[in-house]
Amino acid sequence: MNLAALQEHYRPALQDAGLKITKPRLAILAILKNSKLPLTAQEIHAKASKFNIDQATVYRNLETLSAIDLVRLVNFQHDHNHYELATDEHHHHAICEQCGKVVDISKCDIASLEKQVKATSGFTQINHHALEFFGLCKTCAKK
Amino acid sequence: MNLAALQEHYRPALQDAGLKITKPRLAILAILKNSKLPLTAQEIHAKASKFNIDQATVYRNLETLSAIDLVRLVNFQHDHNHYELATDEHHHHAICEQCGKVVDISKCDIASLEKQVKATSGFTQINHHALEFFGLCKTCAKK
DNA sequence: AACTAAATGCAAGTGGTTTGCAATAACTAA
DNA sequence: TTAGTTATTGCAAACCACTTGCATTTAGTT
Repeated sequence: MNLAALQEHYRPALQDAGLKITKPRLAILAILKNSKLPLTAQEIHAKASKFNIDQATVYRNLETLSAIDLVRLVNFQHDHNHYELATDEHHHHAICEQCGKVVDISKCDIASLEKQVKATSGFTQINHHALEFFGLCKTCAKK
Repeated sequence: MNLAALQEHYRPALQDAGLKITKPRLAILAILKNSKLPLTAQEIHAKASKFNIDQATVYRNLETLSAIDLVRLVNFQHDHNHYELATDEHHHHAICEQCGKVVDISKCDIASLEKQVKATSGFTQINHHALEFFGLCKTCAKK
C-alpha cells in the first residue's frame, strides 16, 4: 500500500474525528503498517526522524491515534509501551524474557491459547503470563 | 501480622538468597502486606518515607525482592509498574479505565474468566483485555 | 569486639515523555 | 483561488520517574 492509498484508507476515520491528514500522521501510520511487530514510541521516532518528524509529534500522534482506535497500545512487562495498527483482528503476544523477541499469537481462543503458544510461536518455555481486563467499574458506569 | 512475625516469616527466603534482613526491606514487605491492591514504587515510597526510607532503597528492593519471587510485578496499561506480594496464588486484575480501580480476579481459569470478571468484580463493562505470555524463544532456550 | 560485605541515604545524573509557544500547514467557505 | 480559521508541527526547555556513584551505616560472621 503506497502513501496515497494509505491516505484514502484512513481519510474517513480521521475526518470523522475532526483530525487533519498530515504528513507526520501518515508517516507514523505507514511505519506501523510496515512493521510486523509492535514498536515503541522511540522506535517509531527513529524511523520517522528521517523525514524531520519531531519526537513530540510522534508522542502526540500516538496518543491521538490511539484515542480514535486507529492504533492500539500494547503493554509488555518491564518495558516501554508498544504500539501497533489496530486494523488487525484482536490478538496477543509471546515475549522472550531474554532477547525481547515478540511473536504474534494469531487467535484469541483463550482456553486453548497456552497450548497454542508453544505449538505456534516456537517458544519452548512459557514461564508466566499476564492477563488484565479493562473496562468500567460499577461506580464509573453510572456516571 | 506484626513486624517480628513478618521478619521470621521472610527470614528463610531472604537468608537463602544471601540477603540481609533490614528495616527498609521489612517495611516494604509490610507495606505490601497491608495493601489490598498492587502499589507503584512511588506509592510504596510515599508510605515508606515516613520512616526515612529513600526512594532509591525502595526501587532497589523492589528489584531484589522480585528477583527472589517474594514480590510480583504487575503490569497495567497506561500506567507505571505495580507490585504485590507474591504469596497469594496466581491471579489477574480488572482495571477501571476511568477511575483506575483495581479488583482482584481470584482464579486463573482462563476459559471462563471473562464471564467471571463481570460476575464477581462488579464491573458492568469490559472493554478489552491484555494477555501476554513470557518465556524463552527457541533461540534463547538453547543458550 | 573486630571484621566483612551488603545495604542505605544522599545528591546528582539520566532518559523517556510532556509542554509552551511561535511558525506552519490543512481544511473551509467565500 | 484566496483569505480566514484552527489544528498541527518543530523546537527547546521542562518534567518526572527511575538509576547510579559514593561515602557511611548496618547486618551478620568470626
